[in-house]
Amino acid sequence: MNDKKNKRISKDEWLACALKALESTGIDGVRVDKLARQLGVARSGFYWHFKDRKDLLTHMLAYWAHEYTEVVTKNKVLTEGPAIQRLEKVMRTVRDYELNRFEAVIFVWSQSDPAAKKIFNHAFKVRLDFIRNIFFDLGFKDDELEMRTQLFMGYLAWEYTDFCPQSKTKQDRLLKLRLQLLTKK
Amino acid sequence: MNDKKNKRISKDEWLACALKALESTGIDGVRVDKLARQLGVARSGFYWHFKDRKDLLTHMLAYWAHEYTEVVTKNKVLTEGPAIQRLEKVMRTVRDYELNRFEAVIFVWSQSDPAAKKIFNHAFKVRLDFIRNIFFDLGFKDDELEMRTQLFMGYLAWEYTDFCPQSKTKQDRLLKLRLQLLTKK
DNA sequence: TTATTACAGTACACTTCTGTATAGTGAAGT
DNA sequence: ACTTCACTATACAGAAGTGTACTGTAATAA
Repeated sequence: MNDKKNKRISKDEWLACALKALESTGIDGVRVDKLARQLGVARSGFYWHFKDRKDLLTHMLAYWAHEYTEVVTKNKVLTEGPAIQRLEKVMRTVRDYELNRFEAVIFVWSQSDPAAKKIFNHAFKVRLDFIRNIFFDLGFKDDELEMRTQLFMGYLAWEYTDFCPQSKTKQDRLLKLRLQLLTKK
Repeated sequence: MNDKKNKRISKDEWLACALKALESTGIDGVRVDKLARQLGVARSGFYWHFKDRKDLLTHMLAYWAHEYTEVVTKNKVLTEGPAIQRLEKVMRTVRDYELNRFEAVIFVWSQSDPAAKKIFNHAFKVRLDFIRNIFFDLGFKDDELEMRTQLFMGYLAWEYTDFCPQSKTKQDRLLKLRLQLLTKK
């Protein structure tokens, strides 16, 4: 059952397992011994890859911050072309790649960990600026620009919680409608 | 300094302290011995009021679920009058009473605790229905009704994170603009 | 073939937190 | 004055998690 013989766990596997735990149980569910049990090995290997638990947390934060910029900046569609298409693409990309699946847990985490807070705030600011630029290109200014940016970001951040489960096709229709409303003059 | 003599802590004080801890550190930061230290007493009194830690968590959940319905259903302005005024009042009430300050922590908590999940999902459904009714009264139907309800709820839930700190007067202008956009035909 | 790398296991000491037991105390009611 | 109430403190046993030390081993490189 457990394939006890000579199982070897790489650093990335430890990290991936930790991220999974983060997503489903929050930062306090990320425990070295629990990860080890899930992976079916003893904890000793963990300390080969990471100095201590805190070191793992740092890596998780780095992964999260990087994943976002990676996907967003490497996607030409998100930085070129008509603003309205960029906005739609952002909505779809975030949903397809589940880029916001760590949003709530990392926010909560950041409430009690200054290191997490710093990374989280910075990432959020980058995203906010990114979105604001799109709305700017759409011709919005001042308060109107700010309001649309915040409404969009707020919704996007919360959407992943899947607070309204619905079919793919309906999700699609709603996304289109949302896009229309948010860009309506 | 610590007023060591005969400090007495009521059940409500334990609960209030726990809720404060929940808000700032998440559910795993809510520890009996930490609360006791904060209150300046030993833990023993805690077990006089609560059977165990789980019992406390149940009470916290109940408090949260009740707080919302209390404030919302007792406020006539939120259930009577023109729909657009009700919507604005909801926005202001949530902000003024910080009704969403537990949103993220309880969501994360609910990911790993079925009891929390049940309460959270139910409360969210009630709120969703409440808001949907307002948008219905504003004349929206079908997909349009759903989209506006979800956009509103999503934004509202995330707003408390204060992701864009700004002055009261600006907040007010943005709120008005948001109201306009969300109710625009 | 041997040495090194990249892990794995087991064992131990320590910290944090939980729940229970037992005994004490100031205030309030009778 | 006495009892009861609503707590309090202290002490203990145990669980869960952390980090360290030491030893073992399969695969790869030389």
